[in-house]
Amino acid sequence: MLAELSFPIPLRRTFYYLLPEELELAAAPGLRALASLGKRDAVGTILRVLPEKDADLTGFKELKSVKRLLDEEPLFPEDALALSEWMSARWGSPRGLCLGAFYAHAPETLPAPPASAPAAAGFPPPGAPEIKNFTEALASAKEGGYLLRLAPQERREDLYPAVFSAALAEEGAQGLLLVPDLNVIPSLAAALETVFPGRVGAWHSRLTPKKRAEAWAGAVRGGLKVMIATRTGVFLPFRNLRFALMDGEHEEIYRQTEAEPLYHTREVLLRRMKALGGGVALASPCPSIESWGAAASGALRRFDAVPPAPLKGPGPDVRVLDMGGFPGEILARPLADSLRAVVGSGRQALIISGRKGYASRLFCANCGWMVRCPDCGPGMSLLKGEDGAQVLLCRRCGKKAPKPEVCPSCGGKVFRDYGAGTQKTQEAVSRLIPGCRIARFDGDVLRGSLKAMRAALDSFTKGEADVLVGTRIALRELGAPRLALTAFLDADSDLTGADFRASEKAYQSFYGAWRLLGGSGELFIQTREPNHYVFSRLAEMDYPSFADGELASRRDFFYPPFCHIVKVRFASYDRRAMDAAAAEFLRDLSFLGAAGDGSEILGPVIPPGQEKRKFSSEYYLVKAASEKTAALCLAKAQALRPRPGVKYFIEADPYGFH
DNA sequence: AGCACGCCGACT
DNA sequence: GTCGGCGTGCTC
Repeated sequence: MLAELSFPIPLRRTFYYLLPEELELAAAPGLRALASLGKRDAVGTILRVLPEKDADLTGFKELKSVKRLLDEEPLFPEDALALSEWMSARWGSPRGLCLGAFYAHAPETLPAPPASAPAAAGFPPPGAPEIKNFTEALASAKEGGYLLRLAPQERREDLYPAVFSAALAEEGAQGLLLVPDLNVIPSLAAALETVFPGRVGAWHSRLTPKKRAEAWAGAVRGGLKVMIATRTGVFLPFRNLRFALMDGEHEEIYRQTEAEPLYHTREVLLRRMKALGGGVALASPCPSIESWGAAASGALRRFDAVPPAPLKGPGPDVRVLDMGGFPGEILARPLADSLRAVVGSGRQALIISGRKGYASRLFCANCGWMVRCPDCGPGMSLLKGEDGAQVLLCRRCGKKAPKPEVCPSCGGKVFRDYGAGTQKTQEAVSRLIPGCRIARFDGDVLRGSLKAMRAALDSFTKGEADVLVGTRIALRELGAPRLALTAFLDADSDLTGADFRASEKAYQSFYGAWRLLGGSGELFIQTREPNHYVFSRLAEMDYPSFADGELASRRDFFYPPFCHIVKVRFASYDRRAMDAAAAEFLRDLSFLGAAGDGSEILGPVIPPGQEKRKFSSEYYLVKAASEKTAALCLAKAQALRPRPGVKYFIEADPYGFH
């Protein structure tokens, strides 16, 4: 007999090994096996056990043998094999890497079960009345998906213990709480400890090896009742996982895009909990349009944890400022006046500017010539050093250049900059309010030492600064300060993106900023497009109306969740070779038109600014009517035969079309 | 991803 | 003369 093994390596193929007679009975799909791979030993997972005659072994002299099995039982009763196969087809990463995500932290031998019996659960806290119907639904129906819309000021520390105690009443049942950010784990763990003392685990990327092994063992042995985890926790093995909750489900951090395997935590979780026959809740004050659509179609049951009556009192003011009326101003007059008043009365403000650095572009005041990166083309940003010296930086390739003395086009000596980065904004606030204490928080601070970053945030939280100037990442990292004013200086940079998700993301960040104000205060949004529909529902902060409208427009324009997008980009120095590759791609996908289900191909889209360059690049967007069709298109694109000098970039569910 | 092979530059 | 850089190729 043979075993077909999958290894966690970036190869789109599996390997056949001989099964020694003494292992034939024990071998089964889903068990890990040790075998020699190349010049080394590697642990793979058995996909199939099959007789030799069923394998295509043409071209092989001799097969190697499986050395030994590591498991007696599969680690994943819900069938990690099927899940990883789906993942691979859905996002295109090699099957072995997808399966590897499930097994990544498994030790060679499983840990022994805990010596002592687990402690009994404490008394569940009473649930808030608004979510009583949700916890009741959880307690009666163990299966199915829920969309839980949280109140803007919802205290997760009060809500989640009630939810988990309702969902995990059964003896031995385990729960998973996925969170977007490891900083929120400690307070949630403390809250859940009151319900499940000594049986709450934590899982994230910065665990020490020992803690990691303990948490892993607690999940797989059933000693832990609830695991609080960042996104990789979706792959943890559990003895009896019955319920999972995904906090802040709209957050983009749940999308894995940097390294393979690529996946979206939300989709993997939904699929996994369905395979397990367990319950799953997606929670957010401003759910993703994908989840909103799933609730609208009945795939998820929606519960609103918001009080039936709207917020009492006026709530925070939302003021959309038309910057057409304040040309050249960084801070429009109404914002400047409010900011002065806020700082003058000892309260705090948060200013979100579009970019870090000083200014996003530098122009010749005389002829309009713009400084571009000599190496790669895009306009360069302006930075100011500690000493006030000005430097130009290319955001794409990182090239630095001195500020030019004269314009190479017309010889003019006067330059004008455009776009307020955090540094320029800081100067503007400082000029507006002399003596104002300003803290800055942008990507540079975030990328610096963890200590410096915490210090920057803490100084603001403790009131040592009056104003925090930052980019959008400041919004996410800031805990819960008591702000009196929040302002977006350039909302247009969020809205003019080619991404169909731009409105959704913009609304979510406005909503997040509004939540930081608590019950009162002012939210300013500066824009040149005050009539954009994103702003129309902003004054009431009525997320359901916005989401309904957004969903309808996604349906009209055939965007997710009504279609699945696959992006295929071609790049080459050889224009004709690239055209040939694209032609072959279109021919391979010609079946789409015949399907008659509305699937379509957009493109070729040629990124602007490359006309003069030797290098060519273009991309196509496939909008497939179903997940299955999208997977087929993805597979066809990946199967394109390689051409010398042509590069292919294939991506499922792209965000931001560039 | 490992791991080995292979062919050119600076060291004991 | 060797050590070591990373380009290329292979893994049942």
